[in-house]
Amino acid sequence: MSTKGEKTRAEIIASAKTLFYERGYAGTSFSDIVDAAGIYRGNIYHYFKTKDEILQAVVDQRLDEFRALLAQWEAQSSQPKERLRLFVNMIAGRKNDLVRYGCPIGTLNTELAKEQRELQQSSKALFDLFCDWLTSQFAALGHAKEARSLALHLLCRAQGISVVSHVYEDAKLLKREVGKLGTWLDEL
Amino acid sequence: MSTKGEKTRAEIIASAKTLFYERGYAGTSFSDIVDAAGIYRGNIYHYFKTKDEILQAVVDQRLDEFRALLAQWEAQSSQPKERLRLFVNMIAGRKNDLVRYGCPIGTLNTELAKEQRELQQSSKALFDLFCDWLTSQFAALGHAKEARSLALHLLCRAQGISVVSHVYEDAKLLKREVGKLGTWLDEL
DNA sequence: GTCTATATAATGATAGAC
DNA sequence: GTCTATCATTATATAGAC
Repeated sequence: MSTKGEKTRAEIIASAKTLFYERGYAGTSFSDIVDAAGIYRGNIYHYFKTKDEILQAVVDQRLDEFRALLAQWEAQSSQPKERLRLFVNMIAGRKNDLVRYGCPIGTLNTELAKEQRELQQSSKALFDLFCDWLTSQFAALGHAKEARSLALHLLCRAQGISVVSHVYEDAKLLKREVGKLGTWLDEL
Repeated sequence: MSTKGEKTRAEIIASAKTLFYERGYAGTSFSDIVDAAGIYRGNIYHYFKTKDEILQAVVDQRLDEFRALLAQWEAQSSQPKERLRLFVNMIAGRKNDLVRYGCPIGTLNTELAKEQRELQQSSKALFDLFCDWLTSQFAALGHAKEARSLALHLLCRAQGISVVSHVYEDAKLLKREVGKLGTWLDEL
C-alpha cells in the first residue's frame, strides 16, 4: 500500500470510470483500461482480479463524488425547494456530457439491468442515493406522504430527458425539458 | 431465394431481435444467435456479412411492426386524443417486458449512441417513427405550433418511466407514472 | 510493485466440400 | 442452401523474472 501503488490504482479507476461512461461496460476491455491508465497489461491484475471488481471501485468512487455533491447542495441552501432546484439545474449544467454520453447513472444501470442483475445491484445504489435524498427534500417540503413517489417521478423525468436528448444529441431539447421540469417544481 | 432460405433468414432475425433486446447488442455474439436460431455456425454468413447487417434487419423488422401498430391505432380511432391515449396505454400493456428488459427502442439507442453513432443512425429511425406520428396527432389536436415539442415531451416521459421502472424492476411505479402521464394528456 | 511472455477461451469472419 | 473446419484477432487471465 505504498504511495506509488495507490496512484496506479487510482489511475486504473479513473480510466475505467471514463471508459465505462463513454463506451459502456461491455464495450470497454482490459486493454482499453490499461492503455488509458498507461500501465502494463498484466499489471492490472495486481489491483483487480476481475472486471466486476473494477466496476465496483468505479461505482464506489461515483458514490463518494455524488455524496459530496449532495452535501454541497445542503450547505448551499436550507430550503428544500431550493435544493430540489439545484438538482434540476445540475441537468442543464451537465448538458454537454449528457447529450454526448447520456446519464452516467442511468446508462450504466440500463446496460447492467439487461442480463447482469447481480452486477447491477451495486450501480443501483447510485439511483438510491439520489432517490433517498430527493425523498427527504420532498418530505421537508411538506409532502411527507407522497415524498418517495415525487422523488421517483422527478427521477423519471430526469432520466427521460437524458435518454431522448442523448439519442438526438440535442442540447436545446434538454434545456427546454429542464425548463418544464422547473415549472413543475414551481407549481408543486 | 427459396422458401427454406427465407425461413432460415427469418429465424436468424427473430433470434437476434430477442437477444439484442434481452442482452443488448454488444452482449450478443454470433454464437448466441446461431444457437438460438438452431443453425450451423458458418451458415449465418450466407445471409448476413456482418453483425451490423443483422442489426439493420432487426431494426427494419421492428419498424414494420411499429408501422403496423400505428396503422392499427389510426384505424381504431379518428380522434387524436384517443390515439395518443393508445400510445400511453401501450406502455402499461407492455409493462412486463419493459420492467424486465427496458424499452426496446430506448435501450438499443442508448447503447449504440455511446460509441457507435454511425450504427445508431438506423435505430434512431425507430424514435423518429413514433416522434413523427405523435407530432401529427398533437397537430391534429390543435397544437400545430408546438406539436413536435409536445411529441418529444411525451417521448421523454415515456422513456423516463421505462428506465426507472426497469432499473427498479417495479411494475407498480410504471403504472403510477403512466397514470400521471394520462392526467397530463387529459389536461392538455 | 513492475514488466514480459504467454496460456486459454471466445470473438467475428472465411473457405470449401457437400 | 447446408455443414465442417479453420483463420485471425481479441478477450480475460496467469506465471514468473526483475
